[in-house]
Amino acid sequence: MSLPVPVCTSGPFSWSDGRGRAIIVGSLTPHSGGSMAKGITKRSDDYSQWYIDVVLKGEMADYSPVKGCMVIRPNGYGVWENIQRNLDRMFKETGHVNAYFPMLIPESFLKKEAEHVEGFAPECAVVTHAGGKLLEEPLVIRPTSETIIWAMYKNWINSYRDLPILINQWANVCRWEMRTRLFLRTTEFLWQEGHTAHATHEEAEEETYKMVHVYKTFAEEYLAMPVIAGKKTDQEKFAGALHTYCIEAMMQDGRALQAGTSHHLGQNFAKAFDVKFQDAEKNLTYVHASSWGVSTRLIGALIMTHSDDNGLVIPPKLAPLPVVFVPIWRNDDEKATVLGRAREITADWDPLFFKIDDRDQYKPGYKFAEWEVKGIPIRIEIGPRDCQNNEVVVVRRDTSEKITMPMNGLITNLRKLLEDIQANLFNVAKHRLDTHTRDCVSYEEYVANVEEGGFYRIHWCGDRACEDRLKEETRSTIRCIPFDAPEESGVCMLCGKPSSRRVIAAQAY
RNA sequence: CGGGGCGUGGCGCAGCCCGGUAGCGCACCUGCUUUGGGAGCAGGGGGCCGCUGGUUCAAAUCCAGUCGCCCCGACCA
Repeated sequence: MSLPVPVCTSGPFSWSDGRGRAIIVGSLTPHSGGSMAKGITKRSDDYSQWYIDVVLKGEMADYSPVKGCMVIRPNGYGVWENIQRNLDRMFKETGHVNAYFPMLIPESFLKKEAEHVEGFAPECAVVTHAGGKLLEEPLVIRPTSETIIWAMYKNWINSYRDLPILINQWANVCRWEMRTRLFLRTTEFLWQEGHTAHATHEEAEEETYKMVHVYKTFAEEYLAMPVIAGKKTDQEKFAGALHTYCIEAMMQDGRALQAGTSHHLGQNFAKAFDVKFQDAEKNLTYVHASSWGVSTRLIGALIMTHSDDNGLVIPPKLAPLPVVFVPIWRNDDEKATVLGRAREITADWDPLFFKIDDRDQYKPGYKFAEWEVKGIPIRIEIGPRDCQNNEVVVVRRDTSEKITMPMNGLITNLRKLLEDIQANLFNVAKHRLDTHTRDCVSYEEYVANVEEGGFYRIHWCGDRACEDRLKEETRSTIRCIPFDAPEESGVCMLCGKPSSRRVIAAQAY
């Protein structure tokens, strides 16, 4: 798969990473000025090393002394704060409230739901000692909070008048994974988990469906990352759920990344924790549940969707710092003039919107490179010449385009430009997704191509056996059954049995 | 758990084969000159060479253990 990808100002290109995987690049070539990105592996040379380099050089995160854990640095945490702020608003606008449940969960709680314990037991960290003594009952560090939350809901729910409960929490969780990757899969990670309780199956279903669409909207509007929303296969669903909905994104190397999930838990947890309510007709019934979450993995998704060989590219809506001024001077007089004008221009601006990089110890070129690697959406160069002409040079991170703008009314033009950048990032990513999603009929064709990345729309009979075979033979999985997949009769790509709609299959992170 | 790589000033590495008491680049500090794409020169500070044991007059170097980290695969958001 090496379909051309149009970009804004430079030519389309696509290349291989030397292991046969196509690197699908929707961003820009390095601009004039030679090799900019010191110490960043090119995507074409080694995509996964590129990702690590970008995360570290962009100061998003750093490795911690404990294997599999990471420190989220201010640049990365700033993105997370923006994700939180915007998502949190969307949750509250849909009627949810925040609460906080404890991190330590009695081990016995985890065991109450059979499928749940089976799914999570292997990856739980367990506290056995505390206060210098062996604990009577070990405490599990939450891998997710369903059990502790439902143990509490039991106390809070008596009547249909107590329902629905629409609680979200922002928290850390711990899952002992075999292999970790910065942001994408770490031992401890930050996330939000919504846990709702409803009187009926239909209400819980409506909630589950609604929240996956909140995620889709958020991913597309804020992360500028197009996603495919759909339903997971039974094999891929959450441990303890009736079914799981998800959003799936495509990274620049064509691999799929699950970016958010929403589970319809049915009455499984209500039964496990004996949570019943009395309805209007005086019947005692088990409560229906949903849970849904996104994590700091979104930051990894963001990076792998937009960043380039020069470093991070952060969408304006989530950038901790949207605009940076790099003043240029040759002597103290010029320094005074240039800084004076910069401060004058920005006098009534929101201080969180911009920064004037007046550090003395670095030359402008150094600063350009630094802010570039950190993914700041807009850099403004302001020097003596600009001051004379009452203008500034504005450079956008996504295309490297330099635009001269008058000092007068600058903020208005910048806001417009930030919107353009946001839209452009989405459009480039959307085009990549569209052009690298293709119908596939024959298994031979699939096997021959799937290694190169991209999404494949295939017919699947729905049998577990075919799904297992696909995974076994191609190291790819059925990512989801898209909500918008049209009814279409066909035959299963693997076994030839009838199928009524296509599913998305791909190699995934 | 398998495969690969690596542990030497803050970071990246050389030195190890052929033992002789540690070096380079970046970063850092001081000063001067510089400043529109990662500045130059001069001077300076900083390392029980991952850990333990062994061989030896002498170990970063040889031997035996051991611990840790990263990358690639099997599980997962």
